Amino acid sequence: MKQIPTPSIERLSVLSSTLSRLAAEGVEKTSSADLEKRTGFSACTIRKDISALGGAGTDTAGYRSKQLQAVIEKELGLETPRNCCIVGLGRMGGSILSYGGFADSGIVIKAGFDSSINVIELLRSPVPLYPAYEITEKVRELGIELAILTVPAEAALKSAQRLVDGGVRGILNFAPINLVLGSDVVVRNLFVVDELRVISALLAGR
Amino acid sequence: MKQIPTPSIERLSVLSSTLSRLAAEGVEKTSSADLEKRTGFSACTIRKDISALGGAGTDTAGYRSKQLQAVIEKELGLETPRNCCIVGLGRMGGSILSYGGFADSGIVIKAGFDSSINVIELLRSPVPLYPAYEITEKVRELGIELAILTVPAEAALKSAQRLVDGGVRGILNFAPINLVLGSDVVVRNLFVVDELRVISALLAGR
DNA sequence: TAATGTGAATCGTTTCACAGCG
DNA sequence: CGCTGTGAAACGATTCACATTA
Repeated sequence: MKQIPTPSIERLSVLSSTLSRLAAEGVEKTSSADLEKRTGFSACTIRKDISALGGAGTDTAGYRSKQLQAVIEKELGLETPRNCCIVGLGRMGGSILSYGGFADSGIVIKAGFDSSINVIELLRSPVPLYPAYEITEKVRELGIELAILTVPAEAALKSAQRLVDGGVRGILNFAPINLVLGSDVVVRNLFVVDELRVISALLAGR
Repeated sequence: MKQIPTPSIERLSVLSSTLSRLAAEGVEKTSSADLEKRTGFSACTIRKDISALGGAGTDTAGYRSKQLQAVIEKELGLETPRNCCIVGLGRMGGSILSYGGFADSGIVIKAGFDSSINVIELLRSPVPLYPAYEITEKVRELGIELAILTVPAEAALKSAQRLVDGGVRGILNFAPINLVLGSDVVVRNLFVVDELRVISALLAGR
């Protein structure tokens, strides 16, 4: 398989979500120009991204939303669902746990973990919850490949290590600390404060 | 002022947070190699970023953490605090509202907004809460420049418009929809599901 | 010696411009 | 004719390699 560059993958992922919404609204056809308006990516870049997937099935009057979405998901390997867990069930973790937006996303939340037995027993959850010391075991048992880390900074590295030991290969990290793990683990950081500071700096630079 | 490229700003923002943590731990000196270990950015890129700030004060035995942090914050315009608000006080918004990590960040949470009067009256909050229809007015009154959007997708565009009308110039958007606003407004999207899908795609491409 | 700072080269992405095709 | 797909050009960022400095 040809390697798709990361920025392209990021855009295609957004495009796929956009197309999914379009399809839900009954919009059957779209074009690179239309998608530019909706996503902010330039039409040119969009065409490049799509064509890089290797002849994305299209006709000459634009793209058919549903079909294009299918092609993107196939090429990005998003067709096969991946199991995911949430580590750290404070307010942030809890809010993601009860979030309804995972339907049809290819991401399946399978379990939650927290170091507090209290939390595990009291929290209402659509999926089973386990104590943190069982992370490695349960992750392996349930075939979980992805994790969302919403623990305090001090606990992040240890939790991450347990996850990786259990076979997790991708982590979405909210804890404000850069996880230094093996290069075979994909980590993406969502630091809310840092993001705000980036916006602030962008504003300062006009 | 020389324009600092966006990727560089993103890294510098992370570096600044890292340095702040180092300073708190009492580590007074560091180096590009040390920062590489801590952040994952290459030492070379780190030096380039720092030197691009225009002769960042250093001596030949590395950087002094505190001083380097000060230089970065100054150059990124992070010294003057910016006022921020949170729109949408569901679980996600609420968790950010009660998050303690904004201290010394240069980001000051000034207000919260929600369309439900119930939420506004019942939620315990360290800052005043207002109904959504007062967004434009209050934002202007309080001199708020930044906003965190944690409303449902349907409400996102309307909320964003109200914010911009009140003078907000930067938005951190959690609602899974691409906000198309004027080009003078900086928008950064944090789509949790999309991020997981990106990780999934990166894993699929080995 | 051990570190930064920086021109030069490399690498990768985005944009341009147009051929091709229904 | 409108829109995609794509080679080529332009741009921007990262890495390299080394001069420099205490």
